[in-house]
Amino acid sequence: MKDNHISSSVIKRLPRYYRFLGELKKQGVSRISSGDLARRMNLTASQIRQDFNCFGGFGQQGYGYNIEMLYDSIGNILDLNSPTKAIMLGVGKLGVVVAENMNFKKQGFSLIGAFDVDPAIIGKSVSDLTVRSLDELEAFCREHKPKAAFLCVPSSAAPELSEKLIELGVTGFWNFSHYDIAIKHPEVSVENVHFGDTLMRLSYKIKNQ
Amino acid sequence: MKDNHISSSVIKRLPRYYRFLGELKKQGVSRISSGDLARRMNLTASQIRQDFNCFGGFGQQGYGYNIEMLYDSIGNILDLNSPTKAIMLGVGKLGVVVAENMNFKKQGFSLIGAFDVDPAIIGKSVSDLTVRSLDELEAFCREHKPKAAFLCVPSSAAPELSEKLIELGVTGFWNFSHYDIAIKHPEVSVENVHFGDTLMRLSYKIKNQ
DNA sequence: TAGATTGTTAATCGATTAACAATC
DNA sequence: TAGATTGTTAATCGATTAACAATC
Repeated sequence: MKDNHISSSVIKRLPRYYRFLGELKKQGVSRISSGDLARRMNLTASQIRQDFNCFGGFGQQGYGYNIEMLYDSIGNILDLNSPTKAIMLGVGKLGVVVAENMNFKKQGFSLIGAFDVDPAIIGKSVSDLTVRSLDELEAFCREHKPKAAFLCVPSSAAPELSEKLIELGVTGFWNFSHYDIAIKHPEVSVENVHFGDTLMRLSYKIKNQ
Repeated sequence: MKDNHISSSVIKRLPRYYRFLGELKKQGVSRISSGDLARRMNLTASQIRQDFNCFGGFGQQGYGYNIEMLYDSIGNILDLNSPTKAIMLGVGKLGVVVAENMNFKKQGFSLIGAFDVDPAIIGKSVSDLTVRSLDELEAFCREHKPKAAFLCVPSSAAPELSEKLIELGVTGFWNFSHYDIAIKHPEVSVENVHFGDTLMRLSYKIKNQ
C-alpha cells in the first residue's frame, strides 16, 4: 500500500468505492472484476483499474479483485481505523441531527466533546455527551487535544471560532457554515458541506437536462 | 448570456461565485477585477476570466466586472428566479432540519408538499406544510406536478420510491440517501448529499496533510 | 494619453480512456 | 492449455494557467 501521492481525483472517488465494496462484502460476494464493478458503478473498467493500482496491486490477472482485501485497503488509505478525536461546535438542530445520525466510528472519528454558547442548550445531552459551554473550550482542548472540529455554527461565528480552534491545535474542519476557512488558513484541512450549493446545481441541471 | 454548453467544472464553481458576489453586493461594492476576486476566493485571475466568459462578456477592459450584473447573470444561469416545484419525502429529524433551515426560494425551489409513512409524523406541520401520508403521493403529483424531490428517506426505501417518483414526472433529485439513483436512471438529474463521504475525505486529508 | 484589465489564444498540465502484452 | 482479466503504457481529451493584444 504505497500512498505516495494519490491524485485528489482518485481520493474523491474512494468513499464511493468503499460504500459499494462494503455492500458487496455484506452480500457475501468475495471477488469482482473491474468490468463488473464498472457496470455497477457507472464507471469505465479502465478507470477502476487505474484507480486501484494507485495503492498496490490487489488484482489478480484472469481473476479480478478480492473484495475484502480491497475494502480493507481503502479503509486504511482513508485512515478509518484509527479514530481522530473530534469536537462539535454549535449544537443547534443541525448539530444534533448530524451528531446522532452519523456513525463517526465507521468514518474514522470519535466525537469527544460538544460545545455551544446558548444556555438553553448547554447541559443537554447529545449522542452520549453533555453539551459544554464554549468557555470550557480552551481547557478542554489543552487536555484532550482534538484534531478535528465539526463546525455547525452560524457563519457569523465561524471566523473567530475557527481562528481559536486552529490556535488550540485543530487541523481539520468539517464545515457546515459558509465561512471559507481555507482562504486564511491553507495549511488546515477543510471539508465543506454546503447544502445550498448542491441545491443550486440541481436547479441548473433540472433546467438544462 | 449564451448558455450553449458550459462545462461541468464551471457549473460546479458557480454557486461559490454566487455566494461571494452576493456578499460583496451586500457590502455595497459595485465593481471588482478578476485579480481582486481571485485573491479573495483563492483562485487564479485567469480561471475567473475564463469562467465568466462562458456566459457573455460582462467585464469591461481597464475596469473590471459589474458585481450586480454578474450576480444576476449567474442567478439566471442557475435558474434561481423561476422556482421549481419540489416535494420532500421522509420528514424525520433530518428532513425537518433541512426543510426549516434552507431558504428554498433563494435557491430556485418552492417546497409544495411533504410526505412520510410514519403515522406519528403524518399531520405534523413543517415549514408551513402539513405532512401527508405517502398514500396521497400519486394524487398529489398528478395534481401539482412537482419536478423535484428531496429524498430524506432511509436507503432501503429509496429504490422503490425513486422509481415511483420518476413515473410521476419527477426529473430531479436532491438525494440524502445512499441509494444511487443515477445508475438505473441516467436521464434524471441527481445531486447527492453524502455526509459520510465528506467525513471520510476529511479523515484522509488530516492524515496526509 | 497612459494605465488597467479584459477577452482570447496558445501552452501546459492532469485526468480519462483505449489498447495490449503479461500472467493468473 | 485456453480464457479471462489485470497492470501499464500510449493516446486522447479536457481543464487550468500563461501570455498578450484589444480596448475601456
